[in-house]
Amino acid sequence: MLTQEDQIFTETSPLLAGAPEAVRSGLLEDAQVAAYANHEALFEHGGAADHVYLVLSGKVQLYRGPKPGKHAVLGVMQPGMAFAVGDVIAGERLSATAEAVGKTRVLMIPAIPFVAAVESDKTFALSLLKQLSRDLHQVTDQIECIQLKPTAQRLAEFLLRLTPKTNGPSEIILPFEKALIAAYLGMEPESLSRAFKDLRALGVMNRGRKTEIRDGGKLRSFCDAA
Amino acid sequence: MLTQEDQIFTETSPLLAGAPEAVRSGLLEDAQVAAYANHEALFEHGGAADHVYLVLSGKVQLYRGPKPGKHAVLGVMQPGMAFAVGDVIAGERLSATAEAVGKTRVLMIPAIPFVAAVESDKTFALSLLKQLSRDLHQVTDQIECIQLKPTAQRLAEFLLRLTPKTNGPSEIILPFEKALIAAYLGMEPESLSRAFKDLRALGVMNRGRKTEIRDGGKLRSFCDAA
DNA sequence: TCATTCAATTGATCTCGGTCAACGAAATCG
DNA sequence: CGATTTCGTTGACCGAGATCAATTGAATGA
Repeated sequence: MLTQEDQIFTETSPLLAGAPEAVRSGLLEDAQVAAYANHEALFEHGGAADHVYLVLSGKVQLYRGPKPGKHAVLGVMQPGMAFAVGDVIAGERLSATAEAVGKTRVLMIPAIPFVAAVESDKTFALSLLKQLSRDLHQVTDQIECIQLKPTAQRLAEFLLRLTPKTNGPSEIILPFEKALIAAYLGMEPESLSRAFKDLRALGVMNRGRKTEIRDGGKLRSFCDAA
Repeated sequence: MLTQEDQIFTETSPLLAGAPEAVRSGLLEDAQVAAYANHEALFEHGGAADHVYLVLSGKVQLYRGPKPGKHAVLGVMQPGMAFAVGDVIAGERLSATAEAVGKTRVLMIPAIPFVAAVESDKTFALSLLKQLSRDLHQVTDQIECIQLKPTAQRLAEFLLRLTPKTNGPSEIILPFEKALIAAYLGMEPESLSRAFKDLRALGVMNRGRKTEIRDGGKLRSFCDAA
């Protein structure tokens, strides 16, 4: 059941915004809503890619590797974001495992009509092409970050991405719990704690989920240097 | 100047194979060939994405980060493979730096006609969509590998990808020099040497570029375990 | 409200892989 | 063909971050 609010996401999400009205409404008819509890799995890496997903509320983490601790988080999908798109289009097996972060509702669009829509509508195909390119670019950034930056710098970059104000002071609230942030940044929770401690010297004050950046410029230069 | 041999790549490469003959020949008219010496840069991360590239001969490494040592290799492109495609389509800045590995010749297709071709030909667009999805899946694999597997396992997976025979003994020749393999696997050359040494216990014999796998099955289970 | 559980921090220790330095082995070039 | 440079290996050492363990702090629920 789509609420009024859900409708908004179906229209403004990068996934469907590029599709003409007719295509979009057709896909919505085929789609269904699924709800998950915290930590519940939506699908497993290696399974068949038979649906495209769109987050309506809550969050979904995509990861690789065995869950208990030893896993690499590829991304955290928030309302309006889509996933499993590439795998469906390429007709491949699912390239990651998906797990709900908190109470989560998603829209599931079956692969068959989705692929048919992409193949029949050029505008839609082009919009997805751009979307996938951006995803690729993003993952690429993540590789650089994880592979060559120390933990404190990784955290600093993450924080800077959360604030619009590139310079001067700002106040941000962390988008999810620290354990997940740690996994997303490719480190253990303990290391994240220590990274926060290191950044205190650069004017980053953290209490719970609230974090205050005293000087964005200083943080920025810390990232670029070293 | 396209040689007879080059022609073959333009027809069978994943980049252009999906395009109808008319589109392909049109793009080839706009394209030009460029030659590079070993270690020469084709472009830098952050620059404008004004060409799509197709390797004709030699190899090209794509990487992020400052070159001298401290860099993360995202991929090594071999003849027939294309790169910078996603960036051109999304109209983004280049997401990596490209550098010739050995004497290398590439076909450069200007962005404007390329994008025009993609936008006008649905078949072409769909073929690229699949191609990008596969790239994305691949990068995803790389993140898992580098982030959670120890060096010996990373090497083992790399070797197994080089042989068609999944089980039993096989003989392979490394596709490029060890320093590059090390960078691609996210480790230092010294660590690669030690990884080879570790794998000797599992029946992997290496001398120069020739490598012999005594028991593919054993190697496989070594990767999956641990 | 207090009890229980889970999240986060802190400290102590360990380890894998990076770094530095020296050496051996190929490839390249005159 | 030997001389020079580059590539690869080996050894000794170091350090960032993981791991283990204990504690504090915050959320949840009867």
